[in-house]
Amino acid sequence: MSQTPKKSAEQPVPTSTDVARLAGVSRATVSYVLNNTSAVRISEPTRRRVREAAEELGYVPHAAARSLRAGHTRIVLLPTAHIPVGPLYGQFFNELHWALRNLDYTVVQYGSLGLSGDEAARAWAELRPVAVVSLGEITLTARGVSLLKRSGAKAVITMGPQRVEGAHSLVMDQREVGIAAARHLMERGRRRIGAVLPEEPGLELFSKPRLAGLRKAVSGTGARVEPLGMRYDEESAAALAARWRDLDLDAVFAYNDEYAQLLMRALQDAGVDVPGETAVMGADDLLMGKLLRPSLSTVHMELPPGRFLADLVDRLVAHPADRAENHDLMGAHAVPRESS
Amino acid sequence: MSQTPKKSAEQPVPTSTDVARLAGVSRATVSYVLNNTSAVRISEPTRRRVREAAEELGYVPHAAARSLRAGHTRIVLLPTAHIPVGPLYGQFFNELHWALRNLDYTVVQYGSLGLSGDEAARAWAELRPVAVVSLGEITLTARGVSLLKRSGAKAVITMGPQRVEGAHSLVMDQREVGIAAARHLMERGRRRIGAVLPEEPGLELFSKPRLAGLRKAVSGTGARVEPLGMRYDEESAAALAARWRDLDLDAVFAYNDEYAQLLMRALQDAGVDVPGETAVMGADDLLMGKLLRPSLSTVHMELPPGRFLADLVDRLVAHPADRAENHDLMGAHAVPRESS
DNA sequence: TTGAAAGCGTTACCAC
DNA sequence: GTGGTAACGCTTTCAA
Repeated sequence: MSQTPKKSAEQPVPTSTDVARLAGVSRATVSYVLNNTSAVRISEPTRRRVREAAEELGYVPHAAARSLRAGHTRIVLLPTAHIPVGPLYGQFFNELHWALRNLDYTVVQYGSLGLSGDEAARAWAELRPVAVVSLGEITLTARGVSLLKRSGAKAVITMGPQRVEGAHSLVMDQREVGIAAARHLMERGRRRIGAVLPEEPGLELFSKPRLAGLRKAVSGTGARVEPLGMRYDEESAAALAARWRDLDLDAVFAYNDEYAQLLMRALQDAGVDVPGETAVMGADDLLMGKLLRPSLSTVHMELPPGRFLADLVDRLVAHPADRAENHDLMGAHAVPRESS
Repeated sequence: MSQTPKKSAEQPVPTSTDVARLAGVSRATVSYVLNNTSAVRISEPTRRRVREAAEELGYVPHAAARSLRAGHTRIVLLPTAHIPVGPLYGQFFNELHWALRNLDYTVVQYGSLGLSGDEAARAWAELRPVAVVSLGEITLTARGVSLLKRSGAKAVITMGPQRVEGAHSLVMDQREVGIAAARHLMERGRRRIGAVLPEEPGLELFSKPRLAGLRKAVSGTGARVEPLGMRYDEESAAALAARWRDLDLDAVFAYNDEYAQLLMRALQDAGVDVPGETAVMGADDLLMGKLLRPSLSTVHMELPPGRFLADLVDRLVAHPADRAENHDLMGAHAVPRESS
């Protein structure tokens, strides 16, 4: 067997030097032309030669080299342990992504699996992002924020259940969801409230505060809250429904509308009357909930428009705040429908 | 008013030079210690001094500088006009993201709004990704692929309705979905099939081939297909349902399960019997569909596990293929339930 | 109008 | 064992 000859000769990536050589000018001139530097006048014939050479070679500037020289990037880092699957967050993410792109930022979604807190912050800092928008799946500490800022981040924004020192925190307390749900159910006279906790990993950051909210709202009222594990599949829902009567509950808050729909169906199939025997309540106010019979009571939660967040990033990048501000931005309110 | 004094003195980001100075060693030594370079023996006291200095300064290596020096990145670029909102793709994205992270790649989601084809490819190439996985929202051309490869991409993978020359194409022909739906409906004796087309922008890449599949399957059978615009909201669905009898249809393929659910409810509310008068069929096989009454017939579509795609990327990066392979990887089959 | 050269932060080769 | 030095690709100041 003959050796395979080096196929594509591992052709090197064309650089501005190559363009300069082909166009018969210096690298500086190439840079001027390609960046339309206004401070310098270059003759039209030269411009054309440079552009043609770049085109011919398929030259594309090297972002890393550029930002190394510039001393800063336009990277906005969005850490995501996982993209929350719900349509609510999906939409929010899309909006934010789009809005940042429109402001000419490069959005980097950095999956930080397994990394916790400060480790993650270190990993992010390597990219020298000009801003970090953490959606609360990773718990950022004051140390982490400080590390990021020292490595050049002008804006560190957190959206999560608690403020983080040094960061611009948008406090979105998921407990409010639980509180709104519990209040609504109690107003309807329910006193024995089940709380569905998803058994899928990664949802605790939402489910636990929601449970805490329930507990807080019922404390001292004599009502009680009963945590109930459930997976998002029919078997798990059916198993829970099968032992429903033993649980002796007259209401259930099902974490979100999707779990609520699943459980409500399982309850109905098991002969439990909704809402007569048990009230069911979801959260997130998905369109779906209106379509069910009985229609699903839920908790509506206002997320800021992605556009708002993108503008905030842009403002902070332009004028890094002396002191981080904090906003509480979650209004959660019950949306009563037929299931409760 | 007095001028605000320079607050934080714009403290510069610490570099390996700073670490070296503080530890009293050379930059080379710092690099050796921090990267655990095995080819070189460094005394334990020196190592400790270096590490402590790095810790104290909050030093974090600069990824851009590193990759500039290394001549390559570990960036896998995922172009996304928008993240498709459906849970199907959401899950796929998450899996892929996670799997790539596990293989030590940096995942960059690059939103390419407005940019079309080659422009987008150019923008992506600036980041010098080692691989690009395009999910078919942006139409990549042979030129674009070539540009990416010339700028160092070892793997260019497309998942979409058609092969792309030079790229490793996973052909996922959405027409199969329409074909499976039409066949199923015709087997059930339906001949006058409505086809819901979402009016939301950005879904054409899926909806049009699905429609084309319907048309292909009915051609020559005497059955007919009627395109119907609809938005994903109750008003739009109600409006469509209100003129349903005028349309004289005995079946409808509703683009996906979410639109199907919405339309089915509207039809029921308008007094149209499902499936007696009109059969309803969705696509994507969401859990939701099983919970509805009548349960929703759908088209199940196999997406490759994110893990599979990540491994493919890794393999191609290690051994760039001489010739791009193409796979057809979509099996779509009808899942009959009560609504048809 | 164009070119030479310095410097961004890193790593790897080669002396000491 | 450790340290100097060159090089990665780019922009920009300064000089011609």
